[in-house]
Amino acid sequence: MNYFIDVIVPVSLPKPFTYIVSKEEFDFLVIGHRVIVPFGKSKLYTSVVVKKHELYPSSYKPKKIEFIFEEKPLVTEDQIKIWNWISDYYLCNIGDVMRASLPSGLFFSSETVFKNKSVEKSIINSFSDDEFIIYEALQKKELRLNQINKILFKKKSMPILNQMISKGYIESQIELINKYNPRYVKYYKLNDIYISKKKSNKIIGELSRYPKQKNIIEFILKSNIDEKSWINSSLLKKKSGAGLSSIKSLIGKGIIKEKYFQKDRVIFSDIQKKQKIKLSKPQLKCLIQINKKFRKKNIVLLKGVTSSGKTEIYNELINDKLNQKKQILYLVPEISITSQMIYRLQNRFGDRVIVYHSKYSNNERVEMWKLINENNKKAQIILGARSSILLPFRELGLIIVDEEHDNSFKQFDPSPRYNARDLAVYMGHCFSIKVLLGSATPSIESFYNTKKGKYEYVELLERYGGVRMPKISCIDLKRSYSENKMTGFFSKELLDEINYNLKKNKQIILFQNRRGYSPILECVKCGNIPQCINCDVSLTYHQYNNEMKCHYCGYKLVKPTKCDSCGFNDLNSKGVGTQQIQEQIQDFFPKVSVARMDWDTTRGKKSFEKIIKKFVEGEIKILVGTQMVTKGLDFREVGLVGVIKADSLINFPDFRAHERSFQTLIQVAGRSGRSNERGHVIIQTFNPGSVLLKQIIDNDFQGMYDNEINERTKYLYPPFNRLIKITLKSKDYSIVDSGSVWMVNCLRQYLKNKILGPVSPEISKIRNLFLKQILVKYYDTGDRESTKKVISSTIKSFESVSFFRQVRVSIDVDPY
DNA sequence: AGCACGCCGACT
DNA sequence: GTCGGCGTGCTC
Repeated sequence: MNYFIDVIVPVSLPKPFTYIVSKEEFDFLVIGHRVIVPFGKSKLYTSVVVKKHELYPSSYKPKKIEFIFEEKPLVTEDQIKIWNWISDYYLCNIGDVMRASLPSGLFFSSETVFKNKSVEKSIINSFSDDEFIIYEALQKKELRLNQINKILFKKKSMPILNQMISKGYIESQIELINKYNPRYVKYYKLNDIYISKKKSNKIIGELSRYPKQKNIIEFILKSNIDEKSWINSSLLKKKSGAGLSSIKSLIGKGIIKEKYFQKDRVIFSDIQKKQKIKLSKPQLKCLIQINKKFRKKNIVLLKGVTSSGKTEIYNELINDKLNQKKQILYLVPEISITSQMIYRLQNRFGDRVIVYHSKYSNNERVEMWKLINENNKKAQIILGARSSILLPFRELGLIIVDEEHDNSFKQFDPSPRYNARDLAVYMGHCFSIKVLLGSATPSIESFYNTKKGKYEYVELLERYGGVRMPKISCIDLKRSYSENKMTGFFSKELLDEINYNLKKNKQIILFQNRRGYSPILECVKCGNIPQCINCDVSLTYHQYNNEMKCHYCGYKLVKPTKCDSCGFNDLNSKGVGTQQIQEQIQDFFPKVSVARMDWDTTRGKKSFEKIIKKFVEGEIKILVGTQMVTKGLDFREVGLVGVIKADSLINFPDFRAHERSFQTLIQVAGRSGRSNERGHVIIQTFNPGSVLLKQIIDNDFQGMYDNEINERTKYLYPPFNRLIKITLKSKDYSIVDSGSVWMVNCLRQYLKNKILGPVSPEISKIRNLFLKQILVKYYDTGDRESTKKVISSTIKSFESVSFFRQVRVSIDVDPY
């Protein structure tokens, strides 16, 4: 009888691979075990077991596995199911899904090293030059291939090395490199023989000449109630004021001993207040409703106006699940700007909360993975961004998706291009996990799903503490300009209101949408705008370092003094960036502290927190920012929100532009008037009469929804249809061009009018690669499987056409 | 994706 | 001849 396992390797390949195992291995292994396998000519890979069977493969001879990594599986069976679903639904390779899920610290990489063998003198004399150089170098130490390449000044040393191996002069060996380094911490303890009172007093006496060493021993004796306990080295140094040298000499004398213990890096909160906030009546009612609806369906959408206190309701739900010993996943769009939320959650649940996100170090993520995999009590509530949906939950009972409409739940660039919110919904259905989608401005899709009865629906219409919704007014920029009432980017009304709020000691947020309004340089004479040399975009101007920069590839240039095309020396900066707004407002109010928050200025992990903290504490009076000031921040003292120009947001050429504008503007408006007084929002626009703006002023979600549903029915957009975006990239324009035409023709044979394109996208070249896009629109019911099958097989045959070999194809299912 | 193999042009 | 470029095909 033969035994086999199917494993997935972390390589972008479409299917699992089969290996042969012994009976013992077969009996031991379960799905989810980590196994090291040989793969290809000279590589070892970390793989995950996905299937056990006894079917001998017919077309190849399976290899044996190298070894089994650990006793318990690292991945859950549910995860394997999810991985398979992702790879089917998002049309990507399962190896990519595996790579996205596991922190890279859990992969081993292998390297081939070469070692010398002993060879007789006479043979060494017969070596060729290269052989001799290699042999000599290997005498000193073993070497890797690229090191040998360097020594020989060659690009290919493999043929020579292979010859030498076959002749028995040297040997090669595959070495595994572990990427996860456990952290070890030093501890000290009194040697056992000195533990009795008599002996220890004697030692202190003997050490009287060494006051520092004496201090150490006294400290140990004082704190060591239990003789088994070890004392942390940094604690010892701090408390006894001793240096390493004194400790070392005590070890030398055999009085104390040292030992290393493995300690995780995961930082648990030491906040232990377990503070409980009493729910208001509307909140309580809402909570009861949610629980009632959860009995009917696993998915519930909670629409709660901004500042209605959704977080407190979440916390109650979390608490319930915690009492049932279940794990809870709390998904948020962008972890770096949610320090407030982390704090609140830890305030209530202390060390049972951990924060997971891809910017943590490898080692930290490995440790968190393990804690979650063993369903450790200390990591039962996981607060995280998109990728935390892929963690190895053992007892997941509740997923909260906060700001459900936010598009950062969708992964763009490296495949798998999954949406964490949709994945949460799938998991809810599949494993009977309760999923709460929360938002003040739900996505059209989710709201539609409540109407269709796919999700249950709960509303929270009152702001916490009965604070009124902010008053929103529009300023007609056209009129303001023609009546000469503009000062820079600011209308008289906005400036007056800023003044008024500053006098009342209220804070102000100024919002400017980034898209299409980054500052650029334009020649006054010929209108030439400097372009990126690698991409089809204008360079944006950064005043703080006087540079022109491309936002797509990072290409940069010192600001030119003359126009590139006509030589005229007057370049005018155009477009409104947050920076210009900040400068202008600072000019108007020189004594007021103004800060800016956008993706450019806030690179570091901590810089958000700093700005937010300063703003919360009132040190900053005016905050200028892009989208990120809209994202769920809770500021108490904001009296005014100003939107510098709403038009670029609303007129964006995309079917979701209206939905997104509504969401963004309502969210930013929601930052104002969160404490007792009613806030004010001023939106400057060239088109104040538009239906959408009226809906925003009235916070008329239903109206916006009805309009959008109408439009989307007419033009067959989601939620009535599904979209798949196929992008082709190549260095050679004519090849992508003909390739895209080929692919469209091929797709049309089966999918006819479902295929749109090919078109060159708005930005047609990025990093010297030309782009072409094809859009597939299909009805979800019944069409899904067959459409996706056609797309997969078309791309497969496209990739086998040698003329198109250099074209990269990427598929984005449900693009944003 | 990586990586080896193999065919072909450039150059000692 | 030999080196290295790049196109091709495979990985259990």
